[in-house]
Amino acid sequence: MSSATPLPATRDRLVQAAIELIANEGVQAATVRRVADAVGVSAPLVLHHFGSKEGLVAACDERVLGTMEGMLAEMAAAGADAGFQYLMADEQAAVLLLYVARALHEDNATGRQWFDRLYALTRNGMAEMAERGMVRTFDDPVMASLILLAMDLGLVLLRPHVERILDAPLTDRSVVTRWITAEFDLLTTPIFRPPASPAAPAPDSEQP
Amino acid sequence: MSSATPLPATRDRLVQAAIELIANEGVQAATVRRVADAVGVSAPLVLHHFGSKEGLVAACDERVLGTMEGMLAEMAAAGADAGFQYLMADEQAAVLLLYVARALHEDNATGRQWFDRLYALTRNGMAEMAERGMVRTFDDPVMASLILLAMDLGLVLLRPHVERILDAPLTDRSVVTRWITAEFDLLTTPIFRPPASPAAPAPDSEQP
DNA sequence: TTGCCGACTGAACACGCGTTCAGTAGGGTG
DNA sequence: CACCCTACTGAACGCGTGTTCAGTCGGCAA
Repeated sequence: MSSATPLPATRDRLVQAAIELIANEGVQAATVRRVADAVGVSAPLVLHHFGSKEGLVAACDERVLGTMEGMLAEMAAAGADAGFQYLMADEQAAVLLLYVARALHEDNATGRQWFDRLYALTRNGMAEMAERGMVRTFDDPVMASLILLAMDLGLVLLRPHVERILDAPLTDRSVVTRWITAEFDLLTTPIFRPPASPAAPAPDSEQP
Repeated sequence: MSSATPLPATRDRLVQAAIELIANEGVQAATVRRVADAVGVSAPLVLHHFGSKEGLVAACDERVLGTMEGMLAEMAAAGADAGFQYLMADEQAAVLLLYVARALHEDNATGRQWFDRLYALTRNGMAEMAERGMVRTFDDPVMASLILLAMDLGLVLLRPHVERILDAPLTDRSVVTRWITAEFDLLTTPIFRPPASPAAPAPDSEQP
């Protein structure tokens, strides 16, 4: 009964269109008129529903937060490491992640809230996994968590360039698999060789 | 005709002011009038010198590219790993790095050029170090390089949030030291405990 | 002198932005 | 019926943007 169809569909579609626009082009580019056009209504109607553009963005934030909340909980319940790659594999969640990435770059209240949330998730997640003996501990857990978080978020923030190098969408299942594998590999096998190695067999097996 | 006579100082100061504004607030916020005001001249003078705002930004790009070129070469000559932390420690270079970070996020030609350059630097750097036996090789060197690049660039892209967590500027010498140390630690000592059974794949077991 | 040219400015233009306002249509309720 | 509330629209306002235009000032050459 709760989620039947009581809401006027227009307001809902406006939020959805705004989220998509913001995720792909940023808040600045998501003008009131463009959002209205995407749904096929007039610009003042958007203000009628949300009071102002700020209200529209706030509604989008709330929607994204609420939707992603369940996904994060689900992800945490599934255990394993807390990488965002699982989210990128989901087409719907990918839009939300790109939305959050935009918010992170623009230094507004929402971005700050999101980052603090993600940071706490990483920091506490690492601590918890360390307790269970799954990962080691760190001398500087704060900086380590920041770097680990940046490692995952970085690829999302740099998405256009990463996709250009890989020649494939970051949300592709195959790309996500490569991502997970390479990251796990990086964090499992040290990349720096001990400097005082007597004879290092260096078979350059890299592919051109 | 030659540049023996010093350029009219105004043009030079306009570029410098624009770079600073763009680095800190982005191209959009770097209004022609704001740039002009920062130097103490009128807005049309900016257009007189650069033709258009696009020309102004192009001049800034060129300046940043040229200045940073030497720094990268210097850094490469100094050897060691190619982390951006060394750049962040330099006050003047930090502005340039923030400028590049802005360009990377806005998906324009300059950003693409910059990312390709930084990616090649990372990729080739890793390959070269692998040849010298300093680092190991990777099954997926492309993805590994992307992740390593994102790890460094991520902190710069997320600068406001990182600084909020650390409660210190990212360019602080002490922060840079922590950054270098933690990153080296992450890449030297594996964080995941080796799985009990040999040849255990990633926790995610999904086959298309 | 006269003429020219580059640095420089105040006023103003066209455009897109978020926003406001007056007004219309339609459905429920007294 | 009249009344009100909600969804919705076209026209327009104020503002900031990049840009244009006519014109001033000062140094240099003929």
